[in-house]
Amino acid sequence: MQKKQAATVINISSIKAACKDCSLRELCLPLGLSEPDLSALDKLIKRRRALKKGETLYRHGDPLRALYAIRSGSLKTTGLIEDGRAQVTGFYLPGELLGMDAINTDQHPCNAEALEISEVCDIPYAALEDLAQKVPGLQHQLLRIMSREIVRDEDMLMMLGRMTAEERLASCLMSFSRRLARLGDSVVEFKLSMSRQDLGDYLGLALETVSRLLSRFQDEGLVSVHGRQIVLRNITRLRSMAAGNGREHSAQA
Amino acid sequence: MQKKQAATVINISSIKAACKDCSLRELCLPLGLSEPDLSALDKLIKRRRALKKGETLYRHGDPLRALYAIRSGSLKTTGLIEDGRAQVTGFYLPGELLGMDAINTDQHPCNAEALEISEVCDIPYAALEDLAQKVPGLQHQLLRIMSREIVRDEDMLMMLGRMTAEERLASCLMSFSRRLARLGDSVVEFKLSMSRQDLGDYLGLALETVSRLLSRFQDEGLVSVHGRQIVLRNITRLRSMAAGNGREHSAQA
DNA sequence: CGTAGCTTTGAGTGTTATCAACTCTCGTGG
DNA sequence: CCACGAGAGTTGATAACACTCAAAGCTACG
Repeated sequence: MQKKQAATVINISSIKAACKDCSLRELCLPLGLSEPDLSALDKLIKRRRALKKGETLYRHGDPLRALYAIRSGSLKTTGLIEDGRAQVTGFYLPGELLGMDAINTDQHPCNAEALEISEVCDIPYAALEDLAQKVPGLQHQLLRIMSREIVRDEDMLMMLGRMTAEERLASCLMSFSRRLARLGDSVVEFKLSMSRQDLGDYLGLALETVSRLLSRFQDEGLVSVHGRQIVLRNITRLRSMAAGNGREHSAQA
Repeated sequence: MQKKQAATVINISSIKAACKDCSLRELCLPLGLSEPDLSALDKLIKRRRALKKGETLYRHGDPLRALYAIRSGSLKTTGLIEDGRAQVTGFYLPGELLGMDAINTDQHPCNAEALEISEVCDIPYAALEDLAQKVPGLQHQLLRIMSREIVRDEDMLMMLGRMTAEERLASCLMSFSRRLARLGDSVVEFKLSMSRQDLGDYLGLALETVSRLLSRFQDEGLVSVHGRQIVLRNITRLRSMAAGNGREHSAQA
């Protein structure tokens, strides 16, 4: 992408943007930190790591070294059952934090894989905990982010346990819309970075069901679908479905 | 239950057992704390609260005042969808901590209800965060417990998203067995404190399905069921089913 | 000991999975 | 530039697992 000059052959993994200059500052760990605290945090974030599509950030069983803040791109975390069944436990977008489930046992209990070219900031965990001990704002923010992860998982439990397939998909689309909006992107049009298989593994559905539902949503005027490009056409009704009103059958008045 | 004497009319909610005398110390927040840190923690735990069966500890929307450590009994947390569908997001046993999902927004996102007569310790959250700021061991333990909650939710996601009904039930029974074992109770025989409806709402199944599965497990010699009294008869096979080997159909070799 | 709630069991249905074939897209190399 | 191939996505037919509705049996508590 960039013009290459002789002197620019540098290791991309050593590139480092300061948190204070990062556009995601207000979504990420630094939220609420004062200037000096921020640069203390900055000092321990070792590097920015670039990931190719399909590359893994960590695998099940890897020791916890760091938490990861997403700068760009997107990742999925996946849990596996012996016979090959997979459950995607989360999709992660820029500004979101990854790896907190490893704190409990100091081992990652799932795999994390980039869905597209992505960049993550490496936040060494031991150092983070030490700093959080000294900086009240950081401890607070870390606890809040972990709590948010619990809430997100619980929302997902509701989805998987008690929602129909169409409610799940609507819920998922609205979730992307909401989270992209925080990044300043369009709320109504976006490109999915994951396959139908990944969506199915996230929603607890077969990939064919996801595909069929997207087609049906399109027929009903709820969305436009061109491969992974999505346009939300009837957000009101999608929101209603996502809230659990998907059982009154789409009597599109 | 107790003989009542004139002088014993005391407010049960003011009874307070010190953490250091608590049999659950090694399972709970105090794990790893030194003597002085322990008594600091003790000081902020205001009271022990008694709950009757069906009584709620907090409701969706209530402001976060405290986290709750279970001393005895059991509770469930429930999320609701508009039309009455319920998802039980967790069952909580003695030594376990409740309410961490409220830290994110300072409001409880679900209801917590006692499944039987129970006692909980009230841990005021603001004070806990302050103390964790001063006591590294406490911060560490709090982060670990929150991480464990994330892991537990993720395990549940796998269960709801990718396991069959029988795998889910086996998984649930093994989970109770494991957690009761930590309390020193029998690993093989226990009494469920929740109804079939609650189990169904937890497992993402209809209550009739839970009932039928328990009957079938009994027919197959996996368990003995007398109402809510459960005896695990073939833990090996139950464990195997819980791990996801429930699809090779019980060819009881 | 009666009643209300919980549990079991049965019959029939439906949503979603599975299996299968076909199409589309996109990147690669001839 | 176009042909090719592989992976991704769509669509159809069929089947299974779990749900719903229904009724009877059980338990426990007042």
